[in-house]
Amino acid sequence: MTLSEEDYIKAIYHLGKGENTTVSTNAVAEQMDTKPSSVTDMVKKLSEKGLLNYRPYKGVSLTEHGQKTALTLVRKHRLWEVFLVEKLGFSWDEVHEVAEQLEHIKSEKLIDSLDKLLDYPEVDPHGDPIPSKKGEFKKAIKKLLSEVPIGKSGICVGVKDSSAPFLKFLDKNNIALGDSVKVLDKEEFDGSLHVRISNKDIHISQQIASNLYLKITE
Amino acid sequence: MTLSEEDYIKAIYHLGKGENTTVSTNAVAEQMDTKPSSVTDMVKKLSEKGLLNYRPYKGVSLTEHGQKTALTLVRKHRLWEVFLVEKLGFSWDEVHEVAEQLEHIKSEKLIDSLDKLLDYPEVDPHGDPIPSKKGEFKKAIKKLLSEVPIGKSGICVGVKDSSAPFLKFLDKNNIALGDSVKVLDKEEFDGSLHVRISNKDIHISQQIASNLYLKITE
DNA sequence: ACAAATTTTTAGTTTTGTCTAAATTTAAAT
DNA sequence: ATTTAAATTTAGACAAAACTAAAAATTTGT
Ligand SMILES: [Mn+2]
Ligand SMILES: [Mn+2]
Ligand SMILES: [Mn+2]
Ligand SMILES: [Mn+2]
Repeated sequence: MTLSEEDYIKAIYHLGKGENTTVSTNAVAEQMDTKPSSVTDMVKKLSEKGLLNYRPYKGVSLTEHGQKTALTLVRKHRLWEVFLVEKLGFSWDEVHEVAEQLEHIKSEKLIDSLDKLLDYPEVDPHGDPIPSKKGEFKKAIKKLLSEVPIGKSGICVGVKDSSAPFLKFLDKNNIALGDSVKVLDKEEFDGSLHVRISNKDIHISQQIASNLYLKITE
Repeated sequence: MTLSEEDYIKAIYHLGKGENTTVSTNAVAEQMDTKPSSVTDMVKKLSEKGLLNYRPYKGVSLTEHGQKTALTLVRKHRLWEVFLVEKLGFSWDEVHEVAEQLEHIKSEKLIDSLDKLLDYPEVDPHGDPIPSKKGEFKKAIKKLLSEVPIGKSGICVGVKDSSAPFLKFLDKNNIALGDSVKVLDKEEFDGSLHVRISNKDIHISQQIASNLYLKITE
């Protein structure tokens, strides 16, 4: 597998949200920041290789083999992200770009040893679960903050948008994974929220709230 | 810089033995395991880019810029090798192949942090010096075991041939970097040596002796 | 000095991954 | 049910990096 092929597989996996749904050529093109015609070419090649099911004009989905490949890549990406944060002192908004490169290094021993060094982590710095070597992982039971009813509490477990600007915003407002969050009130007008985060009451816009995941505790 | 371009720069650096000597097209082709015509093409491109001095039929050498690039790559390669041995439990004959990939990851912060994590090592697992961020490093004062006179002692500090079979051979015979070695006797006939390595007397062939470096102590 | 052998370059292809422009299929709107 | 619009594929081209075969330059041997 080339670097490029691997990135296509991963893109298709993510567009299918982990489920194995069919995704369109245009969606893949947008995700990969390339042109639809390039996607058609690649998708043909990958279905020749048995990684994708492709029906012209109908879209693509991962085969069993493609699914396995995607999970291995996601596992590598997320383990490297943990390494960068835990061992090298990166912040969570800096890891993605580098992990995007590191995920393509070919060495099974490398990944197994890294997993061990990190003491078999189950989630990455953004709260996303890390597949095991066999490709199993717990699907997080998480809810967008914007969908949590008034009065309920939870633990901040992940972000939907993991772009640097958003992560930097969270850092600036002292919001981190693991923080406990309680929804105090909701503004019907603009969907903004009043929440208590680690004993401080703050006001949060709808846009922010719809990019932050909670695990509900009560 | 592409991965391929980087590997050419590194090959030319190594063929020049760190000095900045001119190397031939054929030598590069052999080192890179490719054809001379491919080398000509690449060498033209890299001299366009200002990394190489190239005169048709006369060979190539690194420019100032090329030299700096080569040292950065060597630094990255060797730091990763230390990481693999020190943090992930690889043995010294397993690291080269993986480091050959890792050296191409682009992130200055990554390498600086790795350097710190490893506590600024000065040599890699094969005894080769690691250039500093500025491109400086101690040229090892080392001598091939085969050229050490009878009666002299030294510390085993490196290997010339770092292929897996040779490194495995050394492991099997309990010869490691840091061991003290004394030359007891030399067979004129085949150049083989009688040496004392950590209090054990053993017999070593000329071929082995000419691939093991000592730092002379007395 | 000159022919032979070796080294290096040039010319012409190939593969991979991308692009633009045009053609085709599918979906939406009247 | 047509027409229009949107999505997708095809055709043709290009850059990177490699290869083979042939030509040119350099080195070697006598
Ligand atoms: Mn990637
Ligand atoms: Mn992540
Ligand atoms: Mn390499
Ligand atoms: Mn080494």
